[in-house]
Amino acid sequence: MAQKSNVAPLFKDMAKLEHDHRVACQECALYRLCLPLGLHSKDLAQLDKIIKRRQSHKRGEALFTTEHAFKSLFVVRSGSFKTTISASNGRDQVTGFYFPGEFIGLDALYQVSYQSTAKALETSSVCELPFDALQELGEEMPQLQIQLLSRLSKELSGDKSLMLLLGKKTADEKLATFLLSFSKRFSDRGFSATEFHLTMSRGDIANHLGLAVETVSRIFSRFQEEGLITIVGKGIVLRDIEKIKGLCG
Amino acid sequence: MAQKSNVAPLFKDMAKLEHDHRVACQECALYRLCLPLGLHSKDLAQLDKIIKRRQSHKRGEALFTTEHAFKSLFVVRSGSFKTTISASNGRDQVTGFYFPGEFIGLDALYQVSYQSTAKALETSSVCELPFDALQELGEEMPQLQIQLLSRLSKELSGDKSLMLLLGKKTADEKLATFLLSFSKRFSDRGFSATEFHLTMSRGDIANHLGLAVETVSRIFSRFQEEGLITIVGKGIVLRDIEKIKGLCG
DNA sequence: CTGTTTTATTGACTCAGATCAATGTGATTA
DNA sequence: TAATCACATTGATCTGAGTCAATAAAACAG
Repeated sequence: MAQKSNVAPLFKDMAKLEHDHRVACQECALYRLCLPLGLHSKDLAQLDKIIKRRQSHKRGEALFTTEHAFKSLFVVRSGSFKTTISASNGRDQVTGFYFPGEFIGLDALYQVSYQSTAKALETSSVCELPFDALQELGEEMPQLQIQLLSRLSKELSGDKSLMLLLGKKTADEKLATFLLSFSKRFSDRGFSATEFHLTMSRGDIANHLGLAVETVSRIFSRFQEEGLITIVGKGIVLRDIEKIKGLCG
Repeated sequence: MAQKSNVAPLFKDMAKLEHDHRVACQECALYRLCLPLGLHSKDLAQLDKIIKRRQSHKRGEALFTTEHAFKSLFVVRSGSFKTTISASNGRDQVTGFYFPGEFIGLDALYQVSYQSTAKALETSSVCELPFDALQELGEEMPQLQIQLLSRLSKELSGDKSLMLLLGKKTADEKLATFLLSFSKRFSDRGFSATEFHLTMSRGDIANHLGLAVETVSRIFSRFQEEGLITIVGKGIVLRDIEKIKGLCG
């Protein structure tokens, strides 16, 4: 079985996770990316108790929709998800893509129901954190509250950058920024920074960046002609990261 | 002195506040909009102790920039602010407008420095909440943590809606949505829902909505011709809220 | 495997909103 | 109270990216 170059150390662990939902936080490959970071092992054990490790979700399956009452936060364990919100007239906006160790549902805290819909982009699994239990725990574990606030704050900061992208950047800049953001996130997870799979459709990418599918297709093709990237279906290789960085604006 | 119709009860309190920065949370007109909501009076007194009530900021003055180390959150006390983030090439994006009772700086928690710049749109004042003191207090007051998380979550939710606006809406829809959002926020603060002042420039509005100034001007003019609104400089009257709602998409 | 559906690419054409340009208006200062 | 400057409006023109249309290539179901 040929090793693909994007098979970095963590990948094997994560492949394992896909088949073993029971593994405790202490042994989880995502430890350093996830909520437990900074918790004492005693506290960690407590956190571990309230976490529900959920069945995997198939491609297209919803983790939650705006119809569901808010009860839990979710952390991606393996695979990937997208979140969308809808305008009254049916148009919708892909508000984010989520990878292992990232939180979904943060925009719903203390609301009656979720404010968005989350769908699996491939066969994926999550850890479910029942929010009331998390809050109770937080009262005794300041570090947990800190982590939670920190997560929210980071997502907020990321969303502001996305506002800049959507409001001010050209199509080329949007795509370049998108590619680098993914590169960063994959590399943070132990994958290759230059070679990865886009688990979402061109339509999802286009929607997220405020572009038409055709535009995304065209620009990917042009970037390829210019030697910046190589694309084979959903697979992508960044050939000239520096030049791509230069395109971000 | 003629009474303008947008002078609602709260306005007088707020005018008073502008000249009396010392008033305690218990007596503050913003009580029901602000952080203290849901705190017991004993807790409230403690919160009150850590709050620094700051001098007013003149129009254009920065509350903080990305050069400043993150130390505090701010709550608008009177007036209004805008926040912006900048791309490397100098372009910037107005990420939000902030009114009395609203938080500024939430996207910087646990970062070394602020992630955006906040500027006063008119003579305005804030309450400063030193974050380390707030955290300490939070360890003993779960309700305070809840308020803080709730604030973050709501801002997150609002930013996702803005992503929908920036990514999917037409210029008309953007303006209509903008006007209604302001109407809602003014009315929440005891002002008229149909008659208010836009404290920011057309340029700020355009920037925030991802449009050119000229487009904003043109659409305001057209909305006026169509009898939806009346504009006199920075003053605006919503003449047909239902029709404006219909335009939001 | 084979037919069917979904997703992606590429080209031709259009248009919403940007840009450029000129003028008007209101605020600030001396 | 005139001069200056920043902001706002309106018109003319241009263009980046959307839309429409026609394949092509995957993904999927039976």
